[in-house]
Amino acid sequence: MAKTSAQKDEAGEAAGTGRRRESKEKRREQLINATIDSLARRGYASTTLANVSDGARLSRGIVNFHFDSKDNLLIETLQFMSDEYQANWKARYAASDDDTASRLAALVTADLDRAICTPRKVSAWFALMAEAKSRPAYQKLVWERDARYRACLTENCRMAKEEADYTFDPETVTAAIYAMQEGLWLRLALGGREYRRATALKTALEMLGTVFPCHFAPDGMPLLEAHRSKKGRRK
Amino acid sequence: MAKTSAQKDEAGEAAGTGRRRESKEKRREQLINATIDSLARRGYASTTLANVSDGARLSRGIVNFHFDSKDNLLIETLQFMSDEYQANWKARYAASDDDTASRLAALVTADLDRAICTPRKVSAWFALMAEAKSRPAYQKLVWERDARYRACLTENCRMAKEEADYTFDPETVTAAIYAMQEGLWLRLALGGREYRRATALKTALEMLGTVFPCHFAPDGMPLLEAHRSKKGRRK
DNA sequence: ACTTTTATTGAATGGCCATTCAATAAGTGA
DNA sequence: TCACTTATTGAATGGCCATTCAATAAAAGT
Repeated sequence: MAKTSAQKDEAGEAAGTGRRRESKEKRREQLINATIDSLARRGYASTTLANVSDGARLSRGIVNFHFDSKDNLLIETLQFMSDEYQANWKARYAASDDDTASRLAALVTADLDRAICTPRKVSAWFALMAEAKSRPAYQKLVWERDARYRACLTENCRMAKEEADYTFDPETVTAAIYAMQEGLWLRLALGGREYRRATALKTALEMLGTVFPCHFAPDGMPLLEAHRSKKGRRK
Repeated sequence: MAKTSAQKDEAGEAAGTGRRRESKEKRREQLINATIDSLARRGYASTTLANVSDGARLSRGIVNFHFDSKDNLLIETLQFMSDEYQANWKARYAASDDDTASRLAALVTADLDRAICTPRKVSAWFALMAEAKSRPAYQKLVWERDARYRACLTENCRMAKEEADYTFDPETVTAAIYAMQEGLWLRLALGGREYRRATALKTALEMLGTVFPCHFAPDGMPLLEAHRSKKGRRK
């Protein structure tokens, strides 16, 4: 992507080179942010390059200089949001207690985290996602993002099942939880004032408690392994 | 909308008039169907009036004659799908057994019914829904459709709670179930081959069984009132 | 200071698309 | 058959928008 000559790479980061490249990255991010703004405010169909460059307070030709085409700008915007999403849940997952209940809670709360679950970002995400069916490049990015998160979720559902002799099918439960998460996002994206992030989080945690009764207290707090009893299991 | 003179209305349905008006309605539905096709295949942004008229095998100017504007065509398409959706679940709800478990099952299965839950229709629905945030007319239709269904769902969650002394909050449970349904739709809309309607239905029913353990057998079949026991309740 | 590379601008271009409209066909009632 | 209404066509219009590009500014290297 960065086509600055190969010499620079082997010569390391000279001061000047470094400054130029940093500036270049800043511009790109600035433009991506303006794109997210426009997608969230105006929707996909009404987002124009003029909107984006105006939003970034730059001139008309700027996007084609940094991203070659509008199409490419949108793909890189999707990539940007996908990366940010993944970095967020992986960090929270890594930081969670060494315990299945905590890990499940971490995955679910990560999805509804302040950092990524803003009306602005969620709206922009769905604006692009809705076009994914007819755009292979989008579809691939959306699909891969989902697959990584879901794989981790399934893994922990399996683990929970072993720990507490639940009789559910881990794949089905994963599908249900993940569908709920996406549905909650969708509702936030639609943006009636009635639905807020905190409410969605409460809903999601309550559902976790219902599905994994041996792993969570009624209020949605994870139960540490020591305090669990297998009698609570259902089905 | 139909601006055919007022005389005809008071004169009743003369043979000729009737035939003309029926033809007019047929055209409109034909064009709406072509619109749904295009939305599902190409997405919102790439759906043009030329696509629609070609899809209906009619000429370029035809949409503006029957719908005045592209904007109006899309609104009426959304309305059409919204009406169809509502008619479907209301019919199934009315036909269900006089029993809370059956009613809940009817609501959930209606959403994933063959008749309305086709990849084509679900994709078109989300294509329009994604633009709803920036289009008040869309937002209103989507919101109203949701509100009617959810009100009915909440009503039955409350009823179930009373019948079996569940301790959950009916509003929260409604939000969770409904979010899951929308998430399952979204997944069908994205259209990877891996997700099918039947799988989604299984997921949804299994979740019903988990949330309302006194009302459903482990396999998702509704339990008749006579066979329920309150001991099964959780939390 | 001077050359070269890189970044930015904004006007010009060309294509696509919704909408209009004059012409025409088809159907209706006398 | 003849007026008259309604439906349909397809070419013409005008606007919007992505993309290009020549000119210019800024920065880096020498």
